[in-house]
Amino acid sequence: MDNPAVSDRSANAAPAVDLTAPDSSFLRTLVGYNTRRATLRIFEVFHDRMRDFGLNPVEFSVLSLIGRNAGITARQICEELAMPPPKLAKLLAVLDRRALIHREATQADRRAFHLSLTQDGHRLRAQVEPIVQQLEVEASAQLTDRQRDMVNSLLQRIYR
Amino acid sequence: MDNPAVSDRSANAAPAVDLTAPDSSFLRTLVGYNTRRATLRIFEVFHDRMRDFGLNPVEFSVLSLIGRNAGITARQICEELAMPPPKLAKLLAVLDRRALIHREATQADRRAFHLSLTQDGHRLRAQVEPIVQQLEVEASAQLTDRQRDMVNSLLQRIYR
DNA sequence: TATTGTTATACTCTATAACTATA
DNA sequence: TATAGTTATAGAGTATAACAATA
Repeated sequence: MDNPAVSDRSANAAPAVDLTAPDSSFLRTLVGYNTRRATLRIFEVFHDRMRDFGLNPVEFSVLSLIGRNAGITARQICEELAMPPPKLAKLLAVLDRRALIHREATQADRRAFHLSLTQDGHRLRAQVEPIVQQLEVEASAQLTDRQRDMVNSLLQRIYR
Repeated sequence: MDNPAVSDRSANAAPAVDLTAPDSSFLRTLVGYNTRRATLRIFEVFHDRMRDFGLNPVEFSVLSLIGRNAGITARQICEELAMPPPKLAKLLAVLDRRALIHREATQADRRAFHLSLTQDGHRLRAQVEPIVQQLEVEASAQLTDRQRDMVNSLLQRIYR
């Protein structure tokens, strides 16, 4: 009751136009609501900074994952990123058309292939990873490094 | 080097098929990656439990927000939920067609209208809010209540 | 001239099923 | 019979611009 906004509100019971912000406190108790809102905000910055590189968040993830796991297979990527195979197939086709990845037949299983980055792929990855790290820190500037670590490890408990 | 998995790996330098999980440690340092993965997981459960009620997460948010803020206008919802007006217009049309919301002309501004829930709307909201709360807790069962609160307040610093 | 809300349109993203080729 | 990967298709979600009505 000490909140001046609340006092003003009750002193002026029926304003013609409600200028007070609506109460979203219930929604804010929901983890899914907060993760969604935070994702939207971060991806907004991501799209802005990545425009020149033509990578969306998922493409970036796959590029980075292949770069750090040379020889990985499509199936491994799908499992690690919880991505349906058809979605990855299209995405790999895009990266392939841009000559960022290379597919090498496996001797053990002729259905599968090992994925790695081309020189262009490595160059692009080396260029964008620091930018993404930077943009992430900026987008979550209200968090200390420790708090960011905390959020990350807590969220990981939800999806695995 | 004490990790047995790592030792096995280096003792067997070129396995025909790589059974070890790929290294996604870099991606996991990115807040956007973790919020996205957590959202996907929670929404998966959401869709499953809400199937019978025919509400997606955004529709649920709007239903709940109107229910707790009778008389709210479309513009207020868009601002509070960072939602573009055309998206809300379509969504309100859906809720209207299901007779869950009611629009009342405002005397102050004949362009705008006050939104509230119908009896059916209130009934549905009373029914689904506890289910969503429950499903949220289940989906984040690896978190204590304090940790869930912590995640929520930390994430809110990102999007506002 | 700016604002509230709607309509129209196109585009991206995603999920599903059906397919091939191998195992 | 099951698995790796692809293709095809449709559906959901989202962004943009243009619009009408009112301020």
